[in-house]
Amino acid sequence: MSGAFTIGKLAKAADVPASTVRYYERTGLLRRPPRSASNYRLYGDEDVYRVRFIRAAQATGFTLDDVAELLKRSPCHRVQRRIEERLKEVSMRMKDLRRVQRVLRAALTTCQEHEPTGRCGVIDTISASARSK
Amino acid sequence: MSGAFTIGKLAKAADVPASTVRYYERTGLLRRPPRSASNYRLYGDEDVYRVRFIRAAQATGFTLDDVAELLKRSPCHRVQRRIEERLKEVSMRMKDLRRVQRVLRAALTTCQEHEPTGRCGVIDTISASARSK
DNA sequence: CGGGACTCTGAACCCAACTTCAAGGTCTCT
DNA sequence: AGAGACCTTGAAGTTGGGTTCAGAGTCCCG
Repeated sequence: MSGAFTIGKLAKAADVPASTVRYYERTGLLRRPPRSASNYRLYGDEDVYRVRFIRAAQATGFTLDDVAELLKRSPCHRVQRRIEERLKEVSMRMKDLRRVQRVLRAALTTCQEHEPTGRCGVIDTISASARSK
Repeated sequence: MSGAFTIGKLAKAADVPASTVRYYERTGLLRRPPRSASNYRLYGDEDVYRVRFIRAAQATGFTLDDVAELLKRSPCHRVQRRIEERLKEVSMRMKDLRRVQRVLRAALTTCQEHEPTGRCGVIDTISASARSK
């Protein structure tokens, strides 16, 4: 794809709703594109890449504010710092999730053991996890 | 601790703001406690446990709606199903995070390699991750 | 030339889970 | 008795990342 296309095409190419594209423009994440004679926004390929980058960065856990900073093409060392921060957050979050997994598996076991008694022991298992956080 | 205490004490004991306790009451997660002569809420130990359970379950990724269902002491098999769902979500989320970790590490490497050139290659690395999701 | 699909705008709305506010009443300490 | 910390209420505000709406204009296909 090349040349100029309208918002719907961009939206489809980048796999986001058109409303989101307008939203990105409102918040300064996307440039205000040139307009056709009838005032339709006209985009080019680089806009597709940019929207895709935004989504990819988001999927990597950056907020839109972070993305804005990355897109400013900040000095490499600043970008690097942001990435390192994110890596730290990611490993913290993974640690959390492993803990959660432990708690849930324990709860499931309790649940199965108590099944014959009819009284679910899960609430106690999860409560108990509050302290051993 | 035992006997009746006011909302501030409950809040401190369960380590949440008092406003949150009121909020939980509003949304039916907490019973409406008896009141003192001056219309202060009066709580007991079981309320502390309940609030702690709510927080622990939340920390385990359940929404307040989920918590409400767990607290209804639903039949064990229903609770079990909820837990299994959460476990599935947790492992999906961990998978995501591992992918994110790979992308970020790659980005960091790119960043370091490009450092001498002054031109940050990170944006391309992250963009490239959009397709290999 | 008609009708369905597309686009435009600003403003309002959505979600969860809270927090804050205003304007008052109460309790405790000195 | 006065000050400061606590409690009460309903309503409104917050956050991030959008979506929806109403009313109007435009474009493409047969």
